[in-house]
Formats: sequence, structure tokens, C-alpha cells
Amino acid sequence: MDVNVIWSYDGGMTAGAPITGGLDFDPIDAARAQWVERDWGAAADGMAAITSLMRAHQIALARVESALRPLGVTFARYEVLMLLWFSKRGSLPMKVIGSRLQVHPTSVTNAVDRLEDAALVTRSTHPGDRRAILVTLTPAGQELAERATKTLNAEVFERPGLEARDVHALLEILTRLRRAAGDF
Amino acid sequence: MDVNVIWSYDGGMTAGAPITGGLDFDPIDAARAQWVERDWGAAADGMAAITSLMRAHQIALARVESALRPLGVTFARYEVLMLLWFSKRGSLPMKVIGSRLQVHPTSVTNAVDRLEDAALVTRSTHPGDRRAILVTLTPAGQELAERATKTLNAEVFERPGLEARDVHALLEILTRLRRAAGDF
DNA sequence: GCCAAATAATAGGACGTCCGACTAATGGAC
DNA sequence: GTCCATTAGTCGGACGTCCTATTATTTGGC
Repeated sequence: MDVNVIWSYDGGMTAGAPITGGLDFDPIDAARAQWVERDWGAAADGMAAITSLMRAHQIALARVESALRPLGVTFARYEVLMLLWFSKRGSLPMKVIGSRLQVHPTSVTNAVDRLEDAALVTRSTHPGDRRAILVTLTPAGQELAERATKTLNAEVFERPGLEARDVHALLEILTRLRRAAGDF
Repeated sequence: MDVNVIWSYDGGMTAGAPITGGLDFDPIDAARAQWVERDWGAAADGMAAITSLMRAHQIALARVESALRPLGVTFARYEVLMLLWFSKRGSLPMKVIGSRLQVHPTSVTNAVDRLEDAALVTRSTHPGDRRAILVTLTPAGQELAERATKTLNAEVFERPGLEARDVHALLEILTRLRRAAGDF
């Protein structure tokens, strides 16, 4: 038979597929139907939206990381480089980096460790507060930030996989979500 | 002075803030303005939308994990439990789990390892294909899936932090994004 | 029937994230 | 002036994700 026995185990599956695609139905929509069927209708849209958000993040991150991989940086480190590049002095305290990116202090330590190993940034003690560490962009760091931005713009940001109208609507909705969460 | 010196380093920061909130401007909107200013306008909305997506994911995941933590499961493991619960026989091959959740095979191995340690699922060899492993929900696993769903619905999915209109629009846009990415 | 190609799952490792605990420095109350 | 609460950053560990490589099994071409 042309259908692998595994795939027919739960009904509805008619063909094997690579892990990145090829299902003949939308698992999230199927889950949403289950929610309605079990009288969790009040939560169905929220469940589907949040689950979709998780998956959309995974898709977007994979694209971004794939574009950046040849340059030897990750998106987390790229964000730090951009923050420094856009700062007036090319340097920021660890704490400010964490606040702007909304990540845990240890995540900043992690990213800066690796950027420092790659000679893209340097660490120095803050002149006005000896507890604080100033992170400064090196020329190599700025050069990489520029190249990475050019790559990301061309390969991802200019073609995010949605029509312009959707991109704009998505941005507005997510901005409201972030504001409601206290992001700014 | 009442303003920590660190916070004034790049201008605009007027107060210290806990890491989860309190910035007096939106860093993503500021980045978008930089994109426009540097003549990357064609990529500005895409950049802002994708960056917002990353942050929105972080916010949503934190809420979900926070709700699940008292129950001793993570969202990744919860998704596996739900998939099994909704399946006709309460069991699925590893491969199918990975395809439905769109994650790497090793992620399924990881999640099932931990669920098995917690006696929420069992592993057995697939009767029709000795290469494959059938994962089966235990009574404790189903009981936990039910309790976790009740908790998640009440604490997160019924109040996702957006108005119903936005939740619905978000779901539609992300569904188009996932379809364009070949998800189903 | 036999053997090579494809497939299912796991092992080991890299990376980013968070958490709790810890050190060092700051600064306000007295 | 002294002391203690607060703050900045790091360390070790847990977890989820992906990648590459490997083992076992199945399947299809001949």
C-alpha cells in the first residue's frame, strides 16, 4: 500500500511528509474544533491565537537564524549589536540592554560573553557606577551589524511572508498586546 | 539626584524599571524609526512586525508557563499530552507527534522522555513497524491534561490580553502566515 | 531473494531563555 | 559616619529547540 501504516493511526493522515510541512489539515484548527466540541468555546479563539503565535514565532525565528547563520551571529546577539549601533556613544550598560530587549540579566551576560569572544564588543566598568558594566561596539561589530542588517532586510524583513496590509495589522495588534502586558 | 546615572546614558531614560516593564518608550517603535531614517523603509514594517512577534511570543509563553508551573508540566509537554488525549486510541507514534507539533524529532524524544519519567505516558514499540515507538497516555496523564487545560483556559486563553476582535484578526493573519510557510 | 536507499528514533552538543543564589558596590536612614 | 536594603552583574543549573551523526528497521529496485 502507498500509505505508511503509521500515518493512518489516527485517521485523516494520508501521506508522509517532511517535518517542515505537508500535513493535509491544520493541527491548530483541529485543536480549536476540539475546544468548541468540549464546551471550552470561550477559550477556543484564545487557545488558537496563542498556539498560532508560538508556531509563527518558530517560523520567523528559523528564517531569521537561517539568514544570519552565514554571518556567524544569532538573532539574540544581532539585537545587542543593533542596540549599541543606534546608541549615541556606541556603548550601553548591561542593564539598559536587558531593559530594552526585555530579557533576563543572565541572557544579556550570555550574549555579551559570546560577542566579546568574537571581538564584536568590549566590556569596561562604568565610570560613574562601579557595579555596572559598559558594553562598547568595536569597529568589527559595527561592520557586522551593517552587513547583517542588509542581509536580514533583503531576505526576511522585506518579504515577511504576508501582504503589506497584514504586516501592518499584525504590527498594530501585537503592539496593543505588548502595551497591555506592560512593555512600555 | 533621583535619576540613576546609568539610565541617562543614552538619553530619554528617566527612571529605573523592573525588567518586565516600565520603559517610557517602545524600543520596537524606536527601532522602526531608525529603519526609516536610514532608508530601509521597505523593510521597516517587516522588521517591526517580526520583532514584535518575537516579543509577543515571549510574553505569551511566560504566561502559559507560569500557569502550568504549579502543575509540574511545561507547555511543550502539555501539547504532547493534548495530542494524545485527542487521538482516538490515546496513543500516537513519535513521528506523528513531531509532524503535528512541527518540531524536530529530537524535541519529541526530549518531551516524551520527561513525560515518561513522570509516568504520564508510556512507550511501546509500534506493532506494525518495529522502527517506530508508540506513545500512550496513562490515566494520570489524561487527568493532568484535563486539569492543565482547565487552568490554562481560565488563566490565559479566556483572557489573552486582547479584545475579541483583535484575537480573531490575529488568528486569521497568523493562519495565513503559517499557510504561506507551508505548515498545512 | 538481496542489497541499497529511505525512514524512525536516539545520542551528544550548541544555543538562548529563565530561575535561584551569590558577590560587589551604591545610597539612603539614622 | 555607619549600616542595611537595593541594585548590577555573574555563576550554575534546568529546559526546549535545533543540528549532525548513528543504529535499527523497512522498503523498493533488480
